Amino acid sequence: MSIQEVARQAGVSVATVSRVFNLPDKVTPATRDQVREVARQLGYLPNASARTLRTQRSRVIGVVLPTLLNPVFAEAFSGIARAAAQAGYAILPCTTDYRVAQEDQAVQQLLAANVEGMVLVVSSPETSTALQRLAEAGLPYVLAYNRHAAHPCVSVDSEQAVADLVARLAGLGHRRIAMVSGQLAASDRAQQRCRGFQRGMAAAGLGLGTVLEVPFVETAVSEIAARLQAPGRPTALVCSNDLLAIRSLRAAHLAGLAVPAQISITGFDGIALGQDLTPTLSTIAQPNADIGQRSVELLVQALQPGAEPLRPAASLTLPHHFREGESCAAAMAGS
Amino acid sequence: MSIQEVARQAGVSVATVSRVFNLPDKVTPATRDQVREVARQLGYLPNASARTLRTQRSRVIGVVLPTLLNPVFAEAFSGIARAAAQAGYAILPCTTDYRVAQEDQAVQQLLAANVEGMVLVVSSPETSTALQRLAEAGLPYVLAYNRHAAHPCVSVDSEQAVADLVARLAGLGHRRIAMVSGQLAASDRAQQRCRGFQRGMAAAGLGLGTVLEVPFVETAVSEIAARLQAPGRPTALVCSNDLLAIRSLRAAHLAGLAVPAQISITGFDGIALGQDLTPTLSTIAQPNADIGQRSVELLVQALQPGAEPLRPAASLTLPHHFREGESCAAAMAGS
DNA sequence: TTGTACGCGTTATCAT
DNA sequence: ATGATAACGCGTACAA
Repeated sequence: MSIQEVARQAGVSVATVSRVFNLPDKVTPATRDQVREVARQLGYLPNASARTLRTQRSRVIGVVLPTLLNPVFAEAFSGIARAAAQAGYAILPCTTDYRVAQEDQAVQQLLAANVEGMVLVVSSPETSTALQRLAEAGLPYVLAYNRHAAHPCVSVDSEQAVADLVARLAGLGHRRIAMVSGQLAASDRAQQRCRGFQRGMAAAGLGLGTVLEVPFVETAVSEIAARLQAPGRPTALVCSNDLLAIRSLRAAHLAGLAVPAQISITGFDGIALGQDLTPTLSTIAQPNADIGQRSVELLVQALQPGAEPLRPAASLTLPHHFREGESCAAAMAGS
Repeated sequence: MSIQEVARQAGVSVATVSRVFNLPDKVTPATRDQVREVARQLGYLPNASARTLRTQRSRVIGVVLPTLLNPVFAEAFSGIARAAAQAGYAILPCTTDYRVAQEDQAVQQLLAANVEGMVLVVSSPETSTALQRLAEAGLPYVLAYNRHAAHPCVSVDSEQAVADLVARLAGLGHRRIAMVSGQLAASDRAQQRCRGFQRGMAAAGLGLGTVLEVPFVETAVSEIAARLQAPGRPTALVCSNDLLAIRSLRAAHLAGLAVPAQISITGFDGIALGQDLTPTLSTIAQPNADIGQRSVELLVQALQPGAEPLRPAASLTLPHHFREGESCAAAMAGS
């Protein structure tokens, strides 16, 4: 069903049909209605490829995420989708499974698809070749969750958040606090949160904290449980994200420890599910949907004809907050 | 960066450049390598819109899902993405938030985007206007999770699964078994599972089962908890999906009931997270990634030039299984 | 083996 | 207000 066919059936030129859809004011109400009716009957839909080719504007935003299996990114995706629809853009998402090679490939694919800009969550902005490629192509982009002085980012101050959290735990009487982190090399967020942890530990006079790095999801629970059964076990576990915190809850159970009576556990991300668990998850809540939404808004702004290019200084640090849950309490006296 | 530019710089015609990428055998190795080199230097990527317009093949599959916030669909999406990439297709996802109007809109958008086919999870195939539209457009499609005699579907036998589950619970001594369901009108799966529940109850000689319909996520926990505190509370809760089961676990806790000692709770879907909870979730596990994958494979098959159109008879019923968890046990004697 | 030229469906320019 | 037509970037039939 093409514009040609509609024009023929309506007895007008293709130009008129095109105008009916794009500049309805420039056409007589009578013919306008008639063309619309014909189009409706024929089920005509303007061909997006042809339009993109002709206008050099796809009205599509590319989205690069590690995975949608982690609800934190699914939540951000919702925000992205909403904001994009709001601004009249479609979105084309790609997942990378935290693999740098896939980031590269995703960016390539999105470039070929003529996206006008991208919102990305990359492993590490510092070393990302995908970002280099993007910069070379001169395509506007915004990083979400990532934090880096050389790029426009929308994120929260993870480092500060974790440092404050450690202070809070210390205030609750905890002395042996350990961090549970995913693969540090795979994400700048993990690194920032780890730095925040060490900063908090030092500030609380607790020395160098121990970090348990659990690279593989499959073995995470048993590794954490093992650590909890070793001598000198921590009384509080600061987890780098909510999924790890949930696994830590499980590990504590397997180790025979009651939460929060014998051990406190905190997460990071604020996924909705945390509030339905028992115990409810104490966590540093990020405004995930907002992060997605604001990223798109920033991008769309830069996509306006005649807009300034996006500068790193446009970066946004959104507020986070500690979400009080049942998984965290004062340290037992004498423990 | 267009094919023109590459041709100019390489000193060949655009036809040759095109052939280098599409029919590399039909061009001399020497010129082929040289063109490739020039293309690489210039960062040339074939324009997908132009290619789609010219070939009338987009190599894109549209995907319509209720939401990605429910991990069951995020898991299916992974399978879809994997299978599509495998077959050389890109995917264009849309979420509908369980709203029929959005389904319609999504299908429209995907049609305009020239997708070659679609994989959809709709609210109810019976009443879906979006599916009608699709059929009219003559575009191949596969339904995932939905189950309907008039459409090609990839799903599990939810009704049988729940009926079997009720039999199992009855075998464990449970007599007062209730179902917790989301909005029945919003999903054919919920209806099937409900039918399975009633069938199982009747078969076990337990009469007509009571179904607690909790339409709103926000109030689900308190509604369930209220039911658990009313007289004649059930000793087992059969939940229509895992997220509801998780909320039921919470509700049981709030009602002061121990799981599974005082009440058994089962889910449906088999989201990965269920295995990390405490208690681990007893659930009917669907092969979510497989459902997505097989849906795409079915679709891709029908997309081959000269392939038969997709018939409802091509529908696939994949195996499910009861995943034994800690949230389910024998009924207390005398309860 | 390589090049020329047309057309895919649109939008936009320029006439009428 | 409306129509004729060029051009977007590409693939391919056909010519050389």
